[in-house]
Amino acid sequence: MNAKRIVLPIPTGAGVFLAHYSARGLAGLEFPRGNQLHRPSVAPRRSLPLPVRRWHRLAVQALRRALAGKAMVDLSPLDLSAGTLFQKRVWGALRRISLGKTMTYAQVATAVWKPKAVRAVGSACGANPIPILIPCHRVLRTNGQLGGFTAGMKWKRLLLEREGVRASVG
DNA sequence: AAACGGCAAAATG
DNA sequence: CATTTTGCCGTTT
Repeated sequence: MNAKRIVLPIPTGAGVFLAHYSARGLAGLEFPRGNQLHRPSVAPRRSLPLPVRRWHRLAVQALRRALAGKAMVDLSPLDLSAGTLFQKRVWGALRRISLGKTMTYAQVATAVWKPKAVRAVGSACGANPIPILIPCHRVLRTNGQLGGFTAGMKWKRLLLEREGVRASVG
C-alpha cells in the first residue's frame, strides 16, 4: 500500500519535529518526542531525491513561521492520499481557516455539508497527519472551550496563543 | 455489528 | 451555573 517514506528532522525552538515524505510530497509531521533519542535515520544529504530536498526546505520554513504565529508563504505539496474522502474534505476546510481565526467543530461539519457529523469532524481533526501546517488547532468547541488535541493540549494552547487567539475558557 | 472518539443540545439538579 | 443523558456519525476492530 504505502511505499517507503523519507523522514527528516526539523529543529525548532520548540523541539525537533519529524517530517515524513512520500513520493508525492509531505505526508506527515510528528511532534517532538519528550526526551526520546530516536533515529533521524536521515539519509546523507546528497542521496536525497531532489524534490524531497526542496519540499523539506519549504516545510522547515513553513513550520518555523507557523510556530512563530506568522503566516506561511509557501508550502510544499501535501500527500493526503492516506485519508478517507470525508477526512480529506475536513482537512481541506481546516486549511481555509486563516491565521488568527477559528471555527467550531459544528461549523466545520456544516462547511463539509455534513452538519450532523460534528463528532466525526473531531475524529477527522485528530487524524490530521500534518498538524500545525494543516491547522487543526484552530477548531474549538461551540461553547467556547478549547476541545481536545491529540498531541496534547499544551500544543493547542501554545499555537493559539502565538496566533493571538483569545483563550476563552481553559 | 459494536465500540470509540478532539462534539453538541437537551435534560437535570 | 455544573453535570449527566441522549443523539449523531465516520472510523476502526
